[in-house]
Amino acid sequence: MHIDFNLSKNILAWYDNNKRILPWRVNKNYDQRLYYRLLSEFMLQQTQVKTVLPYFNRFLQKFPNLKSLSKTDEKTILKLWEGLGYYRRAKNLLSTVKILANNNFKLPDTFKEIKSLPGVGDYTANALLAFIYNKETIAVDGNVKRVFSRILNKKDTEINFENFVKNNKNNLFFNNRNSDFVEALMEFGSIVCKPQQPLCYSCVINKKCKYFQSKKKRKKTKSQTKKLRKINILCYLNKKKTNRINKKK
DNA sequence: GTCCGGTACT
DNA sequence: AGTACCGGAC
Repeated sequence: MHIDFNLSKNILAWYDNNKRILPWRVNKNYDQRLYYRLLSEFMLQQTQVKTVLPYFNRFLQKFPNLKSLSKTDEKTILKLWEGLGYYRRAKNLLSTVKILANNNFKLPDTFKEIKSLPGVGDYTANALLAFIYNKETIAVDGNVKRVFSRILNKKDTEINFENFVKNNKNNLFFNNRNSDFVEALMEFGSIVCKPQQPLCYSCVINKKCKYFQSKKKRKKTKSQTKKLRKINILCYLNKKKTNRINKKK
């Protein structure tokens, strides 16, 4: 499954003009970047941005950095997590931060090591590799799956996302902004390529999107629609008849 | 009431 | 491959 256009370039151009200002989108050189990214990624697992925002800010007030968070206990962190749900995330976050504390608050730089941290699966490991080390990898969450499957006009169950990334390296990792690109893809998926009523007409890649192109083709004049309906009814009746005959056998 | 979503576990 | 975990959206 191949794409024949520079997805990265297009999505980044959109992102630069349309991204939301979010508190964890801090400068790459900011010394708290790891903490902000880690905290937000744990909170954003199964939870929307607007729900996460107040919790994220409350955490920062109580624990301004990784070190202070690493020194708290489960009871305190669970209290602060109250209402966010999936409480195992809070426990895992604390365990992970305590592990990082033993590593001088450095994140390991391999997928395998990062994924071995409690509460970190495929998605978060790839997200952190991109966000912290600008690595050429894609964090595939629900948004990204939807974007790719619309571009290819295939069900996401029919796509091997690992292979898709491998086969399209040139159109995904063409510059040195992979951290931004990983973020941009998800942002694009949640704002433009939404599950319901995607904004296809203002989408910057609609010319290259097989879903949009086939949707356009399917637009029919009234008479075409009428004809089609007739045909469909005939097919249906025919099928019914055939079924009846088959049952009799 | 039903669907949705990363991770961990089965 | 299937399911529990949880709260929000619809």
